[in-house]
Amino acid sequence: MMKKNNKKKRPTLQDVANLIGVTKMTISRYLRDPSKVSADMQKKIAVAVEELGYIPNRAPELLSNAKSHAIGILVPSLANQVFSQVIRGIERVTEAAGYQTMLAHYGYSAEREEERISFLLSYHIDGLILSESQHTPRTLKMIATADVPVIEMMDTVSPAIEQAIGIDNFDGGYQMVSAMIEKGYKNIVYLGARLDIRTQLRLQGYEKAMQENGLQAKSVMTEAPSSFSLGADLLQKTLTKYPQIDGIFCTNDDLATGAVFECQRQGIRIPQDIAIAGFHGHDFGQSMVPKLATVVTPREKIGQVTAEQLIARINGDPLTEKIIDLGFEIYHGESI
Amino acid sequence: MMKKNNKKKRPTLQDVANLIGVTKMTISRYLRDPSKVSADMQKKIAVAVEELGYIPNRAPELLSNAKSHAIGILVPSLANQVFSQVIRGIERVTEAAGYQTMLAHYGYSAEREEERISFLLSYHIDGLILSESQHTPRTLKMIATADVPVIEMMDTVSPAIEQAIGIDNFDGGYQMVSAMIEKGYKNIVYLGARLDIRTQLRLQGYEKAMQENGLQAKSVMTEAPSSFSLGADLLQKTLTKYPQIDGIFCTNDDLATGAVFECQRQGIRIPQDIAIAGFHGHDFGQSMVPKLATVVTPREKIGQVTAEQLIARINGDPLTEKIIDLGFEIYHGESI
DNA sequence: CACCACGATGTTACACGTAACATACCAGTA
DNA sequence: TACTGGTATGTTACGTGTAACATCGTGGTG
Repeated sequence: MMKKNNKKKRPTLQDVANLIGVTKMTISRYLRDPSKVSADMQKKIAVAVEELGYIPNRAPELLSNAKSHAIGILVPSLANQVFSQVIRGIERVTEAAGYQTMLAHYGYSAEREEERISFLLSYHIDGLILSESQHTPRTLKMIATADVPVIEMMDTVSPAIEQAIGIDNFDGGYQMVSAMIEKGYKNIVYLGARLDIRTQLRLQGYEKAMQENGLQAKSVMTEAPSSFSLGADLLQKTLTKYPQIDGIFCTNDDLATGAVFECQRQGIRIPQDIAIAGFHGHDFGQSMVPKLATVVTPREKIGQVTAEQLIARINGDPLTEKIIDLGFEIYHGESI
Repeated sequence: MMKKNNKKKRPTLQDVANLIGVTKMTISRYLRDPSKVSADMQKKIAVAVEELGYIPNRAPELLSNAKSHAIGILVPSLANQVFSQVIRGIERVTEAAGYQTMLAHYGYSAEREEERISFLLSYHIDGLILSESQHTPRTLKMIATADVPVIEMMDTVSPAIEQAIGIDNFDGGYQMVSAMIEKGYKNIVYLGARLDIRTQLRLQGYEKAMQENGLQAKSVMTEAPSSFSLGADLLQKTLTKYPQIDGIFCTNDDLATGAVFECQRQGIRIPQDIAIAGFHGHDFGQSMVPKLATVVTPREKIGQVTAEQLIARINGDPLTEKIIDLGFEIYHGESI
């Protein structure tokens, strides 16, 4: 008989209940809080659950509009170390608070972001953490009707739907380039990739610092995603286009590191011939020789504060701080 | 009246239907395949859906044992580049096939893995991709009762629940160390971190190569998670413990790169004084000076093949190849 | 001994999209 | 005209855990 779809149904609460001779309500109580049933019953149920290999089923409780104790996290890319650190910060908090996380990424595309948000919301998550500040109209509409707290993390400059937590990317670029200029570098080029909003803000900060000092802003940019080898490529391009530069400011540590490697390969001394600075303060930049100058950002802290705020708002606390700026540090290292 | 939980309910299919004056079944049809309703109706529904900001609700279809068109991916760590590349390979396939992915990580802990698997299964995913080969008894029981295809990726050596796709980590270690020995290095030390199963298999491969050549195996290991700075630390420890080494084989590129940096800081020449090799073939190792010798693994391919196999099995295809070995390449670079 | 309080378990109703079947209507054809 | 086939929409029943309320029994107290 049974063709290939002989899917034996999963055991339900009723199956567990039948095995013991009680109602499923008793099993439900046990699973949510074992102390709600008698000691005898606890043992019996534990055995039955184990024996049947009962797997919880979220569907029914999602139907009733109860809280799901799950939150959604949407990051643009998993390949970017920045986000894995932010996620660690988030999960340290959510885990302690008994929340599950549903993680998704969208490759910097607003359309895919929309699709992912729809997917996450369709599971009745209690809150949503985004990392971008540009969304499609439908995304905004869905977020509004979902009536779920939303926080955008990473940047505090661009306008937020409800609440933004992160750093001032514009000022980060400005401060780092100002520090380079103060050290005497004049011919500084900006290297950018993956032209997302944060990259653009850092570029603007760079431009402001150059202008203030009467220096000419120059940039070499691509829409390709960042990588170490891309940093090397971009340095080559830069040297061709602007042979007499004395410094480069990269939108992130990956590009900067790749540029450093390429200098080493070409026998260009850092920082004597060219100064190089990055953004974020990743482990590899600090291990490298020379240590990479960088804008050190509090990635894990951003995640932590974001999760704390989100859970507070899920619990009904009012939204008090629309923007939380967690600051950054300029690290000079050995490369500028 | 309404206290803080004035949650206005989300619009349901019924709400959309009421707005137009049809039954929700018509809306349901439209959402699954617009061509199933008349052209007139399509326009009206599109407007109504947009106006209400309708968000799909997965709960009811999860209740009926229909396929969810979602698969779960469980990786030990997001910080590890390896897995973000594997995930990219998976999603290229799942996206094309119309499957959504639910991503989770568990920090190399079997208990957290169990918890995450329970979470994923509770959403009625159609298939499950794991990356580890050691599981708790309850994990195995749940997988069995869930009756969902499972694939373990990354390693082909350790025993699989149903199907394993990846590379032979033992042989990877063996081949790389053999290559180093062939080049004349004799005093090779193994550097390991995060002692998961793959790290251990590579160690065993290393040991076999050393033994076969009458050389003594030595290792410096820690349970701490891999990082660039840890590579530097371990190199220092190694030099203290074994001053006259002429080569090190690291369990991954991160450690190897950190070790290279530390050598540069100490003025140790690579490979003249010490040869260094890693594992995986990451971008940064290939950009670095010197280019890092490494075991190049087909991460994206592993993800791709895994997803293809999983979807085939979800569609009822029989499991034919219990183990799929996708091979690796020994890359000599400039560091050995 | 009667009654209360409380702990333990049972009963009922509900959430919402979809498969399967039913109906209504229309054009086309013998 | 009667009948066929097909399209568009409606009707019904279903899946499963939980909140809210109901019931039962027991030990303690006046």
